[in-house]
Amino acid sequence: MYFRAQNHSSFGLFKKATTFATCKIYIIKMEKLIKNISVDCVIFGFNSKTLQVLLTERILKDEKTGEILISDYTLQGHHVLVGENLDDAARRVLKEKTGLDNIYLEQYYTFGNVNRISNPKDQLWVRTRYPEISDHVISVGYFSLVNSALVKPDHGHEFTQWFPVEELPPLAFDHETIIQKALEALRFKLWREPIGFELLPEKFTLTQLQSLYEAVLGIKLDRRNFRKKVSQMKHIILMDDHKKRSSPNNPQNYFFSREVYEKTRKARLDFTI
Amino acid sequence: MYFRAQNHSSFGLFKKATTFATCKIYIIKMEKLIKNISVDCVIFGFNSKTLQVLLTERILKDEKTGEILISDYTLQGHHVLVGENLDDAARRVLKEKTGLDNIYLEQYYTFGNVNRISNPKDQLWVRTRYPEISDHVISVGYFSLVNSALVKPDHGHEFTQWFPVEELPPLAFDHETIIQKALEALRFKLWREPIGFELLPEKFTLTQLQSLYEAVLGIKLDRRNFRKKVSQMKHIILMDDHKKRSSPNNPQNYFFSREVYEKTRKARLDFTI
DNA sequence: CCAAAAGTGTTTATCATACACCCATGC
DNA sequence: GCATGGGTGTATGATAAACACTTTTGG
Repeated sequence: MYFRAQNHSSFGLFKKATTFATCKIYIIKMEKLIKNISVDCVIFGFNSKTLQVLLTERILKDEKTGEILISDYTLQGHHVLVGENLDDAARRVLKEKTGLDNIYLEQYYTFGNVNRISNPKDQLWVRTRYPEISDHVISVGYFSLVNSALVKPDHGHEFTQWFPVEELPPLAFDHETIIQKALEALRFKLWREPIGFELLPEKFTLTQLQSLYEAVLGIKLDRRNFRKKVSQMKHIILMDDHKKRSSPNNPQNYFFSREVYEKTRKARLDFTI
Repeated sequence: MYFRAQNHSSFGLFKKATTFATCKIYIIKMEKLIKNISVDCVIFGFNSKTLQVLLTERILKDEKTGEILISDYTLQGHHVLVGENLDDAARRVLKEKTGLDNIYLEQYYTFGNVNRISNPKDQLWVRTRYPEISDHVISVGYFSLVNSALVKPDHGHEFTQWFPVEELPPLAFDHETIIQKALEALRFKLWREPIGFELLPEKFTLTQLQSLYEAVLGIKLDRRNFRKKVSQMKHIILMDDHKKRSSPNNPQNYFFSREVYEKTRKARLDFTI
């Protein structure tokens, strides 16, 4: 159902190209991209309080007057390259925008309405920056979960930052829809599968874990019940940190074992008819 | 999360075209299709015993010798038309292949590997029948659930029939993968949401309903426990058929009310950490 | 008369839910 | 010394799981 975003791309040309100067990369991309298919990555992070999304500023000024024509934000996305697998395109975007390999990445929906880039601002942007792009672009949505401490928001040339999912700035194209749908997909999955760990450091405390579930699922949980539940899950394992005793500044650390999870998961037949 | 496949397409040109002669439709399609984007519909049906998929035969003979070069099956699919929304393309395919409007349809995954049509047989087929098609076709997968009694398998010109999902014939392209993934998506969803009714007639018996869950989810259920569970679900409603008494040949009919479901669904916080 | 399907209740075990107090630390 | 966050147990109610016999009908 999901895969790790490792950069073992089958697209040799691009890999080689990255060893050249930056302008060279740019030219290669422009020549080789598929005009009507793109990927958009909704990159989720968690700052111990709220769920966040990584967004990049989009600014367009009038060349003569300097008037600001567009000022909003976009997701991390790019057109698929000729000869590139869809998943590799998503991995490539992630690697470029966050510098990270091997992070949780999952395709969740494809956006293919005819009018998704027909807004006047978006038309202006596309015609100015990407004149060779098709009018009808299909975009394949991926969401990825990262430990946001690992992402330096200023990685690229563009101005990129985290926004709480509850307080999104104005967004380009249909990116608001894309984010909402990603959020639904993330929530739906988090109810059934242990993917929350992807948003946390390897070592985490139960308080962190509980906050994560509360923030992402939008629910309130009782601390004792949560901890009781965790203690039954064999795949959430107490680290032996050789600490004497837990205290507010010295809480106990846990880690998640997917191997144990796969082996011990129960099949309780609790379904909705 | 899903939508009904009604044919309120925003693609005026095609709608008008269907009123012309068949050859005309063909020409319009060939001229106006997007060469690298298609939709594939995995149409599931249920015959009171097994879950089935609707497949169409693909045959290619050598023009001179008559030798059979290809003989296998494909899903119902087609390229997206210029100016057509993705969802409308899926609805169009469904309408063409089953004659049905207003059936359950859900997009579940997009298949974009470079090599998905690179098998020699598939290359031969594509070059013979659709020479103008791109080498790298992205296909958006939809699954739909129909009451299979409503589908006359010979609807189109092609030879189309139902196959049990456990006994699939040889399949074209990556259609086996596409079906497996559709099955996963269907199962995953059936655990959490009441979509099984879409595979049954409006009136159904509890035995039919239970068989459906057993067949699709691949589990065995206790009849008494199942019926107890159903009796707690207010959205599964006994029909007042004015029958005296239920018996083996005269079982009681039920129907499903989505309205009641939406109003009475419980939010039990039962999640996996 | 018998095979095949419809219908029905009780007990047990598991799990979600609700709820309150003590402790260690940094400020 | 106090505010903050970490840690802990018990009682109740809901529901999943296990389990067997009777009835009706068509062949």
